[in-house]
Amino acid sequence: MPITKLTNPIVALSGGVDSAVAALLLKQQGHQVEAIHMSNWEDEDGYCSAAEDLQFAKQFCEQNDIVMHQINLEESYKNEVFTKFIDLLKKGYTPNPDIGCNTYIKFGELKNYSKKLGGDCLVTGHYANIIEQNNRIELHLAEDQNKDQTYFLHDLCQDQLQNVFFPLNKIDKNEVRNIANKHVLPMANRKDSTGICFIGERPFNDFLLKYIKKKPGYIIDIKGNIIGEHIGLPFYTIGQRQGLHIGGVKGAVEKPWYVAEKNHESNELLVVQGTDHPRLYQSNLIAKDMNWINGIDESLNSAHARIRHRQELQACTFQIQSDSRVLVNFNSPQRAVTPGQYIVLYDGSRCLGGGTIDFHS
RNA sequence: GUCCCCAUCGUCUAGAGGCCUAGGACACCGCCCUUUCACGGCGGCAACAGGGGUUCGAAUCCCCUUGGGGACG
Repeated sequence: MPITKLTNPIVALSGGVDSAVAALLLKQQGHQVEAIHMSNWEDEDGYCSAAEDLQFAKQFCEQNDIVMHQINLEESYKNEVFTKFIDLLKKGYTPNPDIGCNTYIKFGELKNYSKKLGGDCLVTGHYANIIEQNNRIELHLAEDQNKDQTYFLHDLCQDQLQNVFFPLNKIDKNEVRNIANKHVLPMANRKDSTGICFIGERPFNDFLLKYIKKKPGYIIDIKGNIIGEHIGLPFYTIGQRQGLHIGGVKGAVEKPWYVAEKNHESNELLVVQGTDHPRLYQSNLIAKDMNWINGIDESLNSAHARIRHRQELQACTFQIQSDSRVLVNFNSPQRAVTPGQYIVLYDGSRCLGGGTIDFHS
């Protein structure tokens, strides 16, 4: 018996092209499709596109004769994702809220709600591939590896992956756009959304300033010279170049400066010069809160990994330290290994899971 | 408070009379890339402290004013 049924699929419709085309494809295959649109964030500053998203979703459903449900998950998003995000920032980490958004919101609350609506399968416009194998569900890279989004889905468990379908698993982005245009979908040529999911692309520090207080300190170089001032450690991340306001420094070479370390004791930001500076590279890391999608496989100790979305996969070996912790050694040093970011492991095209980068030695 | 030195884009500087409508780097800004934060790619903005001379011609020479460093005070 297949783990995923498709009798009454419900499509999570964002208002963008991807989920719309996903819905369209299912419908073309003769499925009875319903849609659900959720709201997670609302503000009037011009960066958040929630209102516009809703309109596009509505138009699409009218155009294609699809029943659209709505749900407001602002509360959940705030409590389960956003507050945690801010708290981690305050502690000096560089969290990724879009992972939690999938785990708690899309494949948590939203999926539960779709079940209540009578849906037997949640469909989304993610670029990823689900394969049912030996009564378990595997998460694989999308056919269009350029758009692959498994990085954001690595934290899902078996329950969450059950009764889920990604119609774009084997289609590349260009094809999606073509289909959308061919069917004159209202969102056919909408720009892909970027920035934090639901919140949008915006001047990041200005945004954080609404939630995190400034705490100015010195920016120092590797010799301890003060070469600038920062507004607070949470506003910076490892490997960052922009926003440091360090111009030409007397006696220094003509290279840009990058954040190498945050020192919370002294409230200082350590910066180094040149994007390839050795202090920016680490060959190992420890990840915590590991999620192994298919459980721990004792026979596996090498894999490929990425420590940021869209990073080219990197060869590595790993040692499991406990159920939730793993030590990863990269075959070649990685730039800007950043606590709070996620490392996601792959065995071939199969996503093994991942965890939060805790620290490196 | 005598004498000497320095004074170019936001910053660090190139420039030693015509090649300078002042070059570079970094910063900053914009675009692209991107469902995190970042990285990256491509562009853009931007200066000869002020005033007099000398020269066919001055950022480059001279003088003064103004703003910064040096074993007589």
